[in-house]
Amino acid sequence: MVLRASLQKREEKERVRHALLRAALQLGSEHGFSSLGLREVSRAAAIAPTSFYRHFTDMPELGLALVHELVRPLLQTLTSEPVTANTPHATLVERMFEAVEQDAELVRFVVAERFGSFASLRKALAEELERVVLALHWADTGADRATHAPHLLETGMALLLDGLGRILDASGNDRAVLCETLIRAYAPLVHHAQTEQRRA
Amino acid sequence: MVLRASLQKREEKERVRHALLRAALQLGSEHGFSSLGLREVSRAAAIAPTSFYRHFTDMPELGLALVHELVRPLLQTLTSEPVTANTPHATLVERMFEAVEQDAELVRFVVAERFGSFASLRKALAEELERVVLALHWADTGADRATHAPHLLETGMALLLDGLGRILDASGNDRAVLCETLIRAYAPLVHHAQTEQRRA
DNA sequence: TGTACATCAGTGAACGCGCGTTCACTGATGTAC
DNA sequence: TGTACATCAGTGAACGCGCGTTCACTGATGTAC
Repeated sequence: MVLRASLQKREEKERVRHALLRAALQLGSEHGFSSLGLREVSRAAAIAPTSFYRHFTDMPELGLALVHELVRPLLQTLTSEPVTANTPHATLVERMFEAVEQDAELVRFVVAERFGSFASLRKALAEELERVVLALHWADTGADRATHAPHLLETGMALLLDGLGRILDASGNDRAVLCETLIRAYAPLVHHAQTEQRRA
Repeated sequence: MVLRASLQKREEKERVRHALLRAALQLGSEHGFSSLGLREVSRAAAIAPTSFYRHFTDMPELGLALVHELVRPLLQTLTSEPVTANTPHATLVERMFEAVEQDAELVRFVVAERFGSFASLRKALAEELERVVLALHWADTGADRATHAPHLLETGMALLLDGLGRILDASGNDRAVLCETLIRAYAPLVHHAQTEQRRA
């Protein structure tokens, strides 16, 4: 006997699962993902603590789901449409800063947990960020997919994430200033990249 | 009546305080500072939980003490002796990587909590790192102490911390590779700085 | 169509445990005179 | 020198609380025939 949940059932489960993820994100942005408890998150998602186990075995597993189901889509939007040809990285920076406006909690999660306390989360986030760097590399150069991304792009990503961390603690006008500052910090990198390409 | 503890007494108290700080650092590097408990740290420092209050009012206060009493001295060693004139930043990077060898737990604390969950810790660490950047700027240019540090140096610091975060999860040979990679990532920055200075 | 059964998200009670904090106390060591 | 008192780091017992986890259960909804 093969039983399958109806679409309605599956959607309802998905809704609760999503509520748990968002609750963890919100609470985590306040006092850190590693200090979150299963009961605390369940309470915020308006389900009984015991219902948590219908979705995740424990909080670390929920953390990985956050990376794969929320962080990955966010990062994919950065490279989904080709960036403007003449100022590709400035555009990238601006997009990321827009992401802060739209979903600061998610961005804080990425920035905080990248060097946070859970090794599994650090690894998962590093992989997702590496995807972005590789996608940018292919877009820039049309390089073969087996090619390693150049250090320059990884440097750019490090700068970007650092900038995001800074603006999360800033507000209003300061954010715009930090955005411009970051784009200017990119300048030597872009210049260097062009020089290298001219040589090749 | 003015009572003062003897030197011996004060040294003993300082010894226990230091044990608490080191215990927090060790445990925090395993599963995150924000998840640390007063009892857990006291246990690791071999004192009764109630004795904790003789040294700190709570864990956040201990965190600030970590920044001021352990992180600050570490960072000061980076700029205490003038860096080699011709390759100042490569030397800086190498020094920081040596710090990882000597006290990885302390470096992880800096890297993790810089964008971690405690706003007070983020602020305190940002201030300490800004000190380093300013000190480097003065050393480089002999600039007036009122001068703001250039974005280029802040960019360099962002790269450095990102690199440190990466090598903390690497081991052995990978570390040396990452160190070289980072020094190469510095190249465009240094080149850009020289160009700017030539202009001025 | 009706009936018997399977699935499965959500639940409330209950458990043992470690937590942060309070309290009154000890004992070593300092000061006053 | 002796005596009375102050200071203060460290302590063990006790508290109430929230935690993660287990368990047996409910009720809605699916499948089989």
